[in-house]
Amino acid sequence: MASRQRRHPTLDDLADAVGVSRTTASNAFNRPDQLSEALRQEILHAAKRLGYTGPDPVARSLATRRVGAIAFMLDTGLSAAFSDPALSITLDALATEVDAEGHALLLLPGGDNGGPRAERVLTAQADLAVAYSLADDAPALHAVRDRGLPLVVIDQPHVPGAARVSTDDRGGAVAATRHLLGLGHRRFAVLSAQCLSEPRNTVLSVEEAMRSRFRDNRERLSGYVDTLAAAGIAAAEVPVFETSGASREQATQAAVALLTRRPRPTALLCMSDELALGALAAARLQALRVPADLSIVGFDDTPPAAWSEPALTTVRQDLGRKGAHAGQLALRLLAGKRPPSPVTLPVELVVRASTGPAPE
Amino acid sequence: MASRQRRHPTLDDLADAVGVSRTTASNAFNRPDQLSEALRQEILHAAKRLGYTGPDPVARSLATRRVGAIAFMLDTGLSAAFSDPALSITLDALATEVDAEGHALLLLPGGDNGGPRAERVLTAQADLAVAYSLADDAPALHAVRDRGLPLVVIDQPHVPGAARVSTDDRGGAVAATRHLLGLGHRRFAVLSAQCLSEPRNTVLSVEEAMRSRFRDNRERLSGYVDTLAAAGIAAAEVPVFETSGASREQATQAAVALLTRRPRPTALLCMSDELALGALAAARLQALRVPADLSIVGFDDTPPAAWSEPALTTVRQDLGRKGAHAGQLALRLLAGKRPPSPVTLPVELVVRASTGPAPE
DNA sequence: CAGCATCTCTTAAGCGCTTCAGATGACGCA
DNA sequence: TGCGTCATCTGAAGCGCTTAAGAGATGCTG
Repeated sequence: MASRQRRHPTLDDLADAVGVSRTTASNAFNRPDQLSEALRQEILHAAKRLGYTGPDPVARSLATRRVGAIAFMLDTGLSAAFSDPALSITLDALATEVDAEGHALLLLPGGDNGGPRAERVLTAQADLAVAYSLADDAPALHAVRDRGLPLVVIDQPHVPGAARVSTDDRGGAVAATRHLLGLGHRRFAVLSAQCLSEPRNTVLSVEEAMRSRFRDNRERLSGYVDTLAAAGIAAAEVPVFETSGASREQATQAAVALLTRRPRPTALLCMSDELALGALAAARLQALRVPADLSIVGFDDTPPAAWSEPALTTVRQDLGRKGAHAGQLALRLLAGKRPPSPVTLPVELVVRASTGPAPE
Repeated sequence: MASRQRRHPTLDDLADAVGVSRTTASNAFNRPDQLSEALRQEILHAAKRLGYTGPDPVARSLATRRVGAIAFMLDTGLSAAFSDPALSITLDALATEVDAEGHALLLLPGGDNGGPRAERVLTAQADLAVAYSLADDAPALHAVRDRGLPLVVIDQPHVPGAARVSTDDRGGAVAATRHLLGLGHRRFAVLSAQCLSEPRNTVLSVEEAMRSRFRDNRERLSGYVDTLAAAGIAAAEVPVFETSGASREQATQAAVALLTRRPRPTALLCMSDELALGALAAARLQALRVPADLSIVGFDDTPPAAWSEPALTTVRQDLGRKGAHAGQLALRLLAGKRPPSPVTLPVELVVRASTGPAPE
């Protein structure tokens, strides 16, 4: 009792100090209706006096079988992930939704398997997992299933038993492509973030690119390519550049490579706004005027898309709604309900200043 | 035993199935040297067969008194927080550092008290807390102390018993100001993110602004103001605009307000790159040429600072190093060591294209 | 062959809490 | 007076795991 660094008091210490049972002390914190208000106050005061800050979270979790945290699984490291505002917005909306019910967010960054390591998932203290655009074959997804954790997937293929929300990626890609076709463009190129296991950082054939490990990637690409095909532009004529990573600098490099090909494309279909903004920088480097010489379309409509010079034509998705919906799905699963049928959120083409009539 | 949804097997189930003690089963996972390899393999196989995915994280934590997670406390919501790349970079570096030792990150977003709610902190399952630029008086900080959680603070005042890393905010502000003075500027204005409890979204006197709840804010401001004073420019002549929030749009609005004052400032000292980039947009709106009519200096040197047109003169701080250092401090505290003496990381002025000689 | 170290596995005591199933007594009502 | 009710509090059985201490068995040393 005389040790300087006294161990933190426990519920038993508190109960003893007040002279009640542990149950009663516990109830003072968790079930105020189970004891008289006077006694409760006495216990609470004693707690303050002893420096007892409430039930130990871990012990409480063991007893209640609830942690109060949701694991959020990413396919990349944090820096890469958060450099895309699309994630921030989605995550914020999700967090806001679940925070109201007392759930925090446990971040599980990805390694090089298209998601967090399985072991990370198996030892994560969480009641539920959310997968955000992981690779289809990410080991983390198996780990979640093995552990029997409820799962919400965002922008991913269906996983049995999981709740799902996704975006009309294909529809957005189709709209973007039609817009450019309508402006008279015939020479297209596609800019994609890394989508194969091994980064290639080079031009892929459409066929190769369709083996992407990411569903949203495949959906967007097929939207582009099929629409072009319907307009008589063969897939073989459409270079798809896969950057290594998804950062703006990498996109700039990639776009430079695309823009120095001959014949030079007049329209760039970019799978995200970040990639498109990188392409915009590449156009500047190449002294190409946008949209006079080159049209660029992004995807997502994140805030920077509107700030750029020229402002970006892009496919808007309601990221806040997506995150909020995912949050609601999470809460539903946590309440023991069955996953509702998957939802696909609509998109909308936003025409700004980065697209114009094809040159000549 | 016939229930369809069988409860997850426990270590006891596994031990029984193999016919060993629970200890031995536990050792198969945690201390391979404590049992023969043959038996270990038998146990591991049985585990796979039973669908036992390893020790329950919560129970394990209760027994070991370790959670394997670090609580990261922010002063704002996730969206606002991550819209500043400075945080992403710092957080990524921190995560990388602690991830190697098996620690995940538990995100505790802020409310309106300059940090997360105390109750969130008290119930968070974490071994340690990291405070990132919280308000000095954030209740979360008291909660951390009450709980007896080790603490690492980033860019905050000293907290007894906590480890600390911060930036030479004042030095950076001094360098930025000297640079502009050297270019002949005499009419200055300062752009600050929200720093008082109640957002004012208006011009503050320097005296008011020095009551900011955020240390980095005060340090930067004093660096600006003192340097100007030394050059004979009184604080009273320097408007300080406090935006409501820290987003680029809010910065743009604020900068417009500053730029429509008469006499118009020729130099804008911005407390972050995001604010500076917002100011750049404001200059465009006002048809002011940068740097011919107006010079703008940012702070942090995040990637977008180099992308902007014109590229931003700014104060570089090594955010990756800051995050990594914070991570190392965290690991040190977790290892039971005492916090080393606080570290202040250096900054460096990076002159790009957004600053030039004062007009006339 | 006694003595001792080593390897392998077990026993049992926690970790700090929640919660079901009572126990106790006061009170109202017939 | 007897009995059901209600409010209040307690006992005890977990939640699933780790780990110090120790028990046998085996092999080695002198």
